[in-house]
Amino acid sequence: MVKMAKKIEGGPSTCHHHHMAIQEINRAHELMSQLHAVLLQLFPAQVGGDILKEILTLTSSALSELQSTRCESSGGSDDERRCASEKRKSLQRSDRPGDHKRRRKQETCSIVTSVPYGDGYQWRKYGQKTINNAKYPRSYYRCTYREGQGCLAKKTVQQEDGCADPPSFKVEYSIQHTCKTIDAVVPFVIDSTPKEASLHGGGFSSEQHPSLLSDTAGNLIQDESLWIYDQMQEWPPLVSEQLGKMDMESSILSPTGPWDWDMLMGDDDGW
DNA sequence: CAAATTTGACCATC
DNA sequence: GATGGTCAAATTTG
Repeated sequence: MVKMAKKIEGGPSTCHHHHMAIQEINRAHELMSQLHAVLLQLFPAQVGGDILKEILTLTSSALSELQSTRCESSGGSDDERRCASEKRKSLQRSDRPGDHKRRRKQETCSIVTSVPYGDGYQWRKYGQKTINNAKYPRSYYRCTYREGQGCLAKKTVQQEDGCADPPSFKVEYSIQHTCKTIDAVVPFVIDSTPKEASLHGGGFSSEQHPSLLSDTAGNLIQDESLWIYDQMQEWPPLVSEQLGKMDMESSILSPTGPWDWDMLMGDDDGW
């Protein structure tokens, strides 16, 4: 996998390939995490768990590798460029006198994912807005532990206009978590219909299902046949126990999934 | 009944 | 004035 990542460097339209590789590996990582969780549920003795763990480690390495080798011509992927641009804007604005404290633009970083839920934190929705020229509204979430632990982490989730099959969501994080509570959230959906129990890694129907709801963690659920085990207490006891014992290095429990926050925010100026 | 979500109002910025 | 982010009362959910 790492070899593949290195091979992608260089050549024509390198950046495009680079970006595509990151997206695809990230997707593979997501799916692998889901598979890992399902295996744990079916085989608590962790049959094949080590193999999957190794694969997850390798995909993480590949992602790290790709992230560290940015495109020279254009300065990285779209997301990276967006982050850099937003950082610049943020810095410019922060110098201006008279900026209202509450409104000062925070450093943000956005990712596009088909799985906007399951980033490992507990979120509480505090607003929703229809955005100009956007088909879908933007939802605003802040950390559940804002009061208890003073964690000011926030995120917004908005389904992208373009591809509805599968839908992609732009998740924009602002302010890093300071809370210490990380609940194990496994980003997968189980089809409860007995005939074809299947996994959906965020692959919803072609149109956003009318019964798609958002739950307490900012997760999307379907109220009939699809369920997301989004909170520990909703897991079958056995699985909860297994998850509690799981290697925390496994990105399945990583706050930002396979994306490391530092990677997302870049490494030049810290917070 | 407590906690979470919804939604219209409010406010800052552009 | 338009737009986007947040507040907070009302409502829903577990």
